[in-house]
Amino acid sequence: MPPFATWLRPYLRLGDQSLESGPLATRFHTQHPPLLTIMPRYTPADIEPRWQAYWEENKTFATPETPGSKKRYVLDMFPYPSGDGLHVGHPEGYTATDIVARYARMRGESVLHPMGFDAFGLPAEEHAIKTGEHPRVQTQRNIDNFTRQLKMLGFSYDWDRVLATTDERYFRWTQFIFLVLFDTWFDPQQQRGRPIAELPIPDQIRAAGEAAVDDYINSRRLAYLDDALVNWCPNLGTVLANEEVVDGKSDVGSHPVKRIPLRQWMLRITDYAERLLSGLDDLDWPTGIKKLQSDWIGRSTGAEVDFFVGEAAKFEAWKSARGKSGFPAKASDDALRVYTTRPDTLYGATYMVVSPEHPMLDQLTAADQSAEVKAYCEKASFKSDRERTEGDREKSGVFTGSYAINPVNGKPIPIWVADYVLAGYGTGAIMAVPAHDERDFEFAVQYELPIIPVVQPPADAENRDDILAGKACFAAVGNAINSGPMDGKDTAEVKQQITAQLDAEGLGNSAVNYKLRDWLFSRQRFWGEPFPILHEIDQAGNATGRMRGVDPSELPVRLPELEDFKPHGRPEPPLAKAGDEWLYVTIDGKRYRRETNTMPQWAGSCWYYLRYIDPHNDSALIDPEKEAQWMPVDLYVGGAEHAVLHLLYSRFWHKVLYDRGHVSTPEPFGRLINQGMILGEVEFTGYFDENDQPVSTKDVKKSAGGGRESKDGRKVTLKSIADDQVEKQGEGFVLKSDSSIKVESRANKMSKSRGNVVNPDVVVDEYGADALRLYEMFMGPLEATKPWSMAGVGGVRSFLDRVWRMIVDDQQDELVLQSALSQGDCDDEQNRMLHATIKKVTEDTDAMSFNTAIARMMEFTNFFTRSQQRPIEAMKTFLILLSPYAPHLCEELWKILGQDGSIAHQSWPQWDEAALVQSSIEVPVQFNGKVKSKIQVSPDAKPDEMIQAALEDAKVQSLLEGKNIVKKIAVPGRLVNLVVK
RNA sequence: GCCGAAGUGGCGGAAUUGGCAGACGCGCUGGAUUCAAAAUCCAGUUGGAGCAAUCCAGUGAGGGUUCGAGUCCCUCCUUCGGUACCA
Repeated sequence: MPPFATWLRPYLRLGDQSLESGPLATRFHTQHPPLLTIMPRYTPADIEPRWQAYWEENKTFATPETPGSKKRYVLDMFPYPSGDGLHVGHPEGYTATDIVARYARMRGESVLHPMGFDAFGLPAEEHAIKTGEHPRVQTQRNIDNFTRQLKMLGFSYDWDRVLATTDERYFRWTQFIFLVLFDTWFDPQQQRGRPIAELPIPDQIRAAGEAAVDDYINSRRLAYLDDALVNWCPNLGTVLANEEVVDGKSDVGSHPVKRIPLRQWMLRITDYAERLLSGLDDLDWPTGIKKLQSDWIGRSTGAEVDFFVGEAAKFEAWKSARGKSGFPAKASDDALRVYTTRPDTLYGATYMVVSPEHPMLDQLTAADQSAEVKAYCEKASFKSDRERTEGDREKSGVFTGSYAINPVNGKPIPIWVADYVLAGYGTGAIMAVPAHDERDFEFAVQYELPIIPVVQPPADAENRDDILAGKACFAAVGNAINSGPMDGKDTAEVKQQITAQLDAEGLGNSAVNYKLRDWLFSRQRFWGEPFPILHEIDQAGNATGRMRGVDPSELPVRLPELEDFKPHGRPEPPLAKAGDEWLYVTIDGKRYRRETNTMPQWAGSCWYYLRYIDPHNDSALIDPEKEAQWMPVDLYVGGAEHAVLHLLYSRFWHKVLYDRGHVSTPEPFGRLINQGMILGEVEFTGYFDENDQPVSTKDVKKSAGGGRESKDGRKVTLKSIADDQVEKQGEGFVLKSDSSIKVESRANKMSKSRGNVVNPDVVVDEYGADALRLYEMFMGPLEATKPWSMAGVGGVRSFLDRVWRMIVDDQQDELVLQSALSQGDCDDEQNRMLHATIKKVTEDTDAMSFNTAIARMMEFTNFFTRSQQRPIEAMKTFLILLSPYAPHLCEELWKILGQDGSIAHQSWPQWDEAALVQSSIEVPVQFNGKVKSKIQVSPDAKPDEMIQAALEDAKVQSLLEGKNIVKKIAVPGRLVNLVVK
């Protein structure tokens, strides 16, 4: 036995036994971290940094170069490195994935568990505008701070794979993927993206010359330029995606947003709508998230129908011509095309509406209505989204002066223009069926347009008579009325027959529509990826309209060095201020000007999960072999705020990369979990009037101005109340001083303005990283929204203290093991506790039910702390179970027990079913479902035996006196229930 | 308005998916230890009645299915998220 260093001696005293000669006398590696201080107390501030340094030095969590038989890719949604640092919501998901990753490693799986930073984004640029400091500088500072905080929490990331979307070696490949999008068209027949070189060019286009072919090709690319009505935000100096506009205000900063037309890069995500929708079926995602995505995609089926807009006398001729020519792919000038999901209600169409932006509006406007229509459209175009959605949304519109002919009955109906019809959906025009559509009904009532019911409501519909009289709206299904030959048939049948008839007559077609819009992909900002696109210019410096991608070998296109970052209030990007040497390029004698828009923040986050697999590759975005080994992501954890956008955009890019052969899986993320939000501490709040008199919450209502007031009209404000001034009464809480005053008890979102933000640094400082990790997991189910409680962190910390004291005798001056620790085996009861704990912790960790796993480990600790004999083998097994949750503490105790190396390399224990078996169990005896007595039976007792035992029970017998047993039920291992009278 | 999730002690939450409601933790009460406090340990802690054994009530409200319901079904209420004229 090698001699022990004197500094290790304190560890090795085990009561009276000498460890130096026993089985615990294992050697210590020199690679163990040096002990700075030997403290008998649990001191996370000492333990945690030491083990973090050890893991880093020894690359304990390095990803295996090639995964073994079982791989697990465990991914967190990477953070935006804000100047505020981590908040306690971040470590919630990160701890969950860390536990899964550590657990999987101990089960012998090959784990990829990386972290990175979504580092482009508005705040750094806003900061740059204010201070003049380059966004790169602040971003780096923030990344450093985030890195420090993440390391402080002991996450087992493979830090050699860390990336930031702002790294040139990263965004080079973001630009590369943009070039892939630019080089791809979507083949609707094959339902997949194909190289643009394979795009068939129609003969008449080819005949029109090179420029026409070029235009044609550009119009088919997945990345294309379009004059879009965009959300221009003057305050931010940028255009925003629809998704970044909330209630007509910018998502970031709540600035007003105007709609202006601008030439923008768009991504043709709508081509992938069908696959993005059907792909959801195979994903192990929360059903709620799937539903959100599918609602966002918003697939609907119905029909496109052409309404003749010429003179009524020519309708028959037009109709018969259509019967021969069939339904044209693009609507002709003499017809107004609408999209409807209810072709069955065609007989009830009493007017039509086109959106103010409809291309045929000029043609449809009669001379005498022209002024009014023009004024209306003018007004609508100046309306911001905010004004359009604000208030009670009273409908408005103007008659165009022209009529269209209803194709099923030849009747002319008026055409209106109204902004309740959206230009971007369907055909931008509708047939209005006021009897069966709420919006149309509201409009028809307002402008006194006819309402004809064509669907009969069921006999028990409450306002059936009103509906049939055209005085109420009925949007559901039923049997057709007032519909000529369709009368009496049900909705589904009428839909099918009318669509078929329209199809045969060349007047309509069944059609599918999506709410999903193409993705506005350019931003007028500095701090984003430059587009790798060159616009050809002529001698005079004017754009010719032709463009080309930067050759992939020339990537990355770096950001130019700029003097200042200020937006100038015009929708022209800051990159336009770059010097000529950046802005202008000559290739093969042609001059080009660089694209000066930058990509949105979503770009970098669309594919980062791929780069982690091969982060240092400078010749490809990912090595296909490595990609095939690690993809897809097995577990992806993040906040629900990304339920739609990030996850949809990522899936879209992934599918394009799949079509173009860069990745091997059709979907990127197999299993998704949304961690719940962490709220601030629960507070009591009550209302007070101007004189600081409390007002009961039940006497407070919303005032007209949006504030709050009391029943008798006094203005009241919400104030926080100390815990000791309230007490429980009935359902709620009241003031102790006046029990008639009800107060509210609730937890609010953490926010700077409320001052209830919890900083992880402070928590780690006071309780330690293990306590923070454990508390976040112990709070409740991962997916639930839960309030923070500092007292709860203290509770979990005292559990860790108890674990420490279960093994270490902290009553001594130097570090000594508990004298209760023994070399012997567990007794039966201890063994059952041990194996039941292994089983529960294993199953709960598998199910990510971390709170119950921790509860079980607490029970274990309570049990063994009471034991005067604590077998060391049981302690070691327990430490392995706890180590994914509280890694620093477990490493330390593992070492204190004389073990070599990192506990992270131990294999996960197996439980022994035999150890769980009890010789007899207690089961309740119920009378009519109520517990009346308890009996002891063998765990495998048959129902008959259980009933027999129950009937023999003294208490049961006494209770049975004077009663009859009607029925006897026994559930093996669970209970006996007697139905008695 | 529509969609989704959830309502269990003073609080956070458990409950082999139909089988002993309240595991575990916080808080609180009492006790031990201490000069004292902190820390620690032990006991108790859903409400009501009773000296007690015990009894009664009880999982947002009301109804239903069942031998048995926190769990399943119907109606309603509340809270939190998401969404906003998508024809």
